[in-house]
Amino acid sequence: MTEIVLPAADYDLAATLSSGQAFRWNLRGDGWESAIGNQWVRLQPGIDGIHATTWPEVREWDWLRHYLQSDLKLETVLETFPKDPPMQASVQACRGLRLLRQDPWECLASFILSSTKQIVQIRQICETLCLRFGHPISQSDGAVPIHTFPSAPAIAARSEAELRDCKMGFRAPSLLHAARAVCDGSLQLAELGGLPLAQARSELCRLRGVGPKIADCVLLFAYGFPQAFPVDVWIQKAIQKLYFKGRRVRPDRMDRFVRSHFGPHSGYAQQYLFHYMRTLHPDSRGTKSGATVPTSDPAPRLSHAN
DNA sequence: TGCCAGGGCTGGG
DNA sequence: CCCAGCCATGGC
Repeated sequence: MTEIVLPAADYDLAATLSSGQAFRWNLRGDGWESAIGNQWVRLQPGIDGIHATTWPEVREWDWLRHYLQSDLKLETVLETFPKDPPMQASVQACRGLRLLRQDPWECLASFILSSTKQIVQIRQICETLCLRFGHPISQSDGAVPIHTFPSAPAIAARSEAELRDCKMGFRAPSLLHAARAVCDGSLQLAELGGLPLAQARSELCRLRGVGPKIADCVLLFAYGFPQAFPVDVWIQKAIQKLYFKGRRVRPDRMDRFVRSHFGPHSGYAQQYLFHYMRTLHPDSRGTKSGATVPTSDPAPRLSHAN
């Protein structure tokens, strides 16, 4: 076991680890536990920063700083957000929410499994997958065994039936296909980060079961493309409600709007909106009423093209 | 119970 | 371009 304190101001660990970008963090007592790569990790919020414990022992901590992005000055991101009522309310409610920098394969696999699933269910599927096809990490005195996330080769070696048996349903062939693509080199995850956003996106979209939404989740949560902007049903409804007076917005126009409105860190803004709406209205999906959410009143004018 | 979930694909206007 | 139907599964 090794322990360290990572200096981190403006870091809301609970919001970050439970905001639907990673699915394997569990709250135990006053700390969060999971596996990062082959390391068992426990994180606790503290006055002086994030208290981290890992097993087995490690000598350096760059991998964890990178995962948590704890050196990022949050203010430099927040100050680029549009100064409209919805974003101000989101920042006021969620300040300290961060974007992680996850392993690309785990992130890709997890979000392939995410389609039309609730977050609790995605967590369940991932847990089963890790339990069956990952390998256990035995923290020295731990009561609860944590398993690594199965590698692409480990998944590729399984049958579709074995994957379906993890309750992932029609997503099983997509996961298998992605694992094979990574193994045979037809998808080079290590190269995506060096590509322009649009090109990286189209690389991911070549996979079956991966469209623009899932691709952007991976590009944002694993590669840190600042303008990857996943539009799921929550964001769709939130933006319609907050910026378009509740009127339907078609995909094409939605795309133009988010690209032009949210600035150079639109992906971060997206996560703030997502978490704000989801924590504020945990069960009022799509209902038109209630909602004391500040809106940006005049529907945004997009007079000039592009 | 029926509706819906951090979607995407296919086949039809 | 748009839309409806479909794909499994389980929470609420």
